[in-house]
Amino acid sequence: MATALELFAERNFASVTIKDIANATGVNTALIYYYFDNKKDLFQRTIENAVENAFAEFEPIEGTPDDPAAVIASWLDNHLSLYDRIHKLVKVSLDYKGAPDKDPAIDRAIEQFYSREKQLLADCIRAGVEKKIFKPVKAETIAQFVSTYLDGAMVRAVILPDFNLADAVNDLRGIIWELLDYRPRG
Amino acid sequence: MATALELFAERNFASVTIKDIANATGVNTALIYYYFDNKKDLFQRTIENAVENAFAEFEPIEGTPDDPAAVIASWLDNHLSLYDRIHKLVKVSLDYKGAPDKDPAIDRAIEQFYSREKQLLADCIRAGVEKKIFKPVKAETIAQFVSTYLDGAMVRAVILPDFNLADAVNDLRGIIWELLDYRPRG
Amino acid sequence: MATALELFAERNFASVTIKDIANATGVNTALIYYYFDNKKDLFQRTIENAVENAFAEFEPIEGTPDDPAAVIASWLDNHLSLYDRIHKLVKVSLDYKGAPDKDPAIDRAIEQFYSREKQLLADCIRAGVEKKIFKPVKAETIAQFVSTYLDGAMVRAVILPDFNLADAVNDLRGIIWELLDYRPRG
Amino acid sequence: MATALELFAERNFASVTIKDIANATGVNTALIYYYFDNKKDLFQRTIENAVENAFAEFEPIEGTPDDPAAVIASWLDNHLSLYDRIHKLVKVSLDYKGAPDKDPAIDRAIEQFYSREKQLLADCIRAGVEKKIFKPVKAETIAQFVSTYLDGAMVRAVILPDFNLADAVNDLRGIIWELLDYRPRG
DNA sequence: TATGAATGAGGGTTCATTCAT
DNA sequence: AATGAATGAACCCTCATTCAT
Repeated sequence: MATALELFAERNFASVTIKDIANATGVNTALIYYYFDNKKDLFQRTIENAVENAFAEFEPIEGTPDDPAAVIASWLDNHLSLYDRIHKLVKVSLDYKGAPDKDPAIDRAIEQFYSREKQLLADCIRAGVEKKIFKPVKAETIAQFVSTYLDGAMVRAVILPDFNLADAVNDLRGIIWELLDYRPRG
Repeated sequence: MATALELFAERNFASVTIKDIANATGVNTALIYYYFDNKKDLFQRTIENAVENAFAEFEPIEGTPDDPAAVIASWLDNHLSLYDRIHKLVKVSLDYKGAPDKDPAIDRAIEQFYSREKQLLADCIRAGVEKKIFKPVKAETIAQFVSTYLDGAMVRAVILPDFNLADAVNDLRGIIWELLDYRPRG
Repeated sequence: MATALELFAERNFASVTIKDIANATGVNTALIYYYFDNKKDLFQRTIENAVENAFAEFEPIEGTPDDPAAVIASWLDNHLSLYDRIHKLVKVSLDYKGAPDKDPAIDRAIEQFYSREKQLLADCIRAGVEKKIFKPVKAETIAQFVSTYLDGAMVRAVILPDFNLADAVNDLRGIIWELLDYRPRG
Repeated sequence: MATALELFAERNFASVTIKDIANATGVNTALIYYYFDNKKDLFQRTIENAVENAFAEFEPIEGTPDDPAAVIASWLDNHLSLYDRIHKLVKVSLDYKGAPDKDPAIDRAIEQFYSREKQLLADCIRAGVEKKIFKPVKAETIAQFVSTYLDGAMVRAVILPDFNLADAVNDLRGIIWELLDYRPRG
């Protein structure tokens, strides 16, 4: 499924053949049908698996934090390294949404991923506001805003060869601090 | 090409068949090959065409504006209506970038589209800063930020059924004004 | 039809498209259907035309000749120059014979071409025998033999790049004289 | 490949469809692509295979013979039975030479077939000359002549329905003996 | 007489999927 | 659990042919 995710994200459901996946994993084409019902089953289970894995990445930084600014900062830093994983999920989700027939379970998984990402941020912001580290803001709105921007950055990183993801995240950091009226380190 | 853009954006290059396009246009499959060399030619010319059309949308608001805040506001308002057109371009570009062999002309067209969009915003911001309507900021950075966010919003609108584009743009507007220290209408 | 013969001989009926012929003649595809019923009609009329033209080539040397050896010699010499024309006829005939449905008129034309070619040679040989220039031989057999060999030479010229048609015809000349016990020039 | 050779020789590369071959072999169309890259690959490998098979036919009579006249005689007799095999090779080669893009390996195979056929005959003739069975002649020239004539006979057998291959070979035999000044049996 | 546009049928090829082993 | 071989459906594309002008 890791190989499948790789390929489905790089190209898309229709362009990736079962043979591609079989070759990339070094097994026989028919064997894939031993483990998966059909191509769509493989695709859907691959998405579900990717969502689960992404969740695992969230866990360590979830919950109400002691130092919200630090959590947000590290979350952004992480984003650079998580980029690869999440970006694939975004691309595959986008592809999935274009498919004719969908599976409610998958829809739910994707939505949960996004809502959990937002929650994580919102919790941080709320905590910071309560601790008076940040100025009072609508936590949900900013969380949603940040999360949406990051999706945009992922898209750009694919579309524009010159796009610098690190810069994009740095810009975001600065803007977040400004919106929260937070002055890091001093 | 309009129909093709529609379909290519909704699904993707590999999933859309020439027959789909022919049926949607009400013409014979073979006729498409009378006007286009092959499927990829149709795809590429469709992208180029979409970029051109998007450019046409930019023209009326280009140049140094008298009332930069108004131009930005209307640009954002327009984005809701332009959404359909631009969103398709983004999706198709994303798909195109996954294809194995690319055409430099297309690459250039896409990049130009993005750089022109950014220029438009940057010019407005700079003008506002000069007129002391906005506080002094790095125009390029904010322009890039806004433009990236809008791509994220487009992706979300596709992936998340509950995503409200109008809200997302409104949030953006508020944040832009805050970043520029601009208080609309009084 | 000249262009068509050219193309049909070089490639074959199935490989040559109406468009190829139209392009080569500089006219519109549809116009060909103004003059010919369909592709096969064009093909068949092209063969008939080629046979007629080949006949025209025969006429000047037909009839009982005064100097049979000279006629044979010049006929062989001519063959080098006639080669192009006749070779095309042979190739097209070969192709025609592989086609599923044939036209008796064409079959007759091709057979007549071959029988007339043979007749021409046989007449010469017979005349030479009567004039005691050649030793008594079965004229028909040798004529047929020569004519068959020339077809072989044509095939070879196509198949083997090193094949030298002039040499092949020279060899033939020598062998004919030997078979007829004729010693040219002295 | 045997079936393919059959069909390609009867009609030609362009006229024979993969479906024709699949039907004639009783297998599914797609299966052919399991064993061959594409139609041209099948065609080329069919030619190579035919050349190899033809070579196998040569072997038993190759080398310097004890009774050259007998070998030539049996070679000619064989030609009647070999006709089918070799005639197909000739027809397919002719077709191949009209194709736009060729494979050097195939070109070589065809040339080798012809040169080996000629060598076989030349060796026989040379041996006969040395043994004083034949009168001194240019072995190469006569070998080439005979081989070329046989190609002509094959073409005729296709083009002219009345053409009698056995007669053509008999005529050839007589002429060879005459050229070699050899009087068989007594 | 001449053309651009349009169509239906068919051919090469790919691919998800299955079967036998 | 694993594989090679086999298949049907579908897709891209070409081409002979026709239609409107």
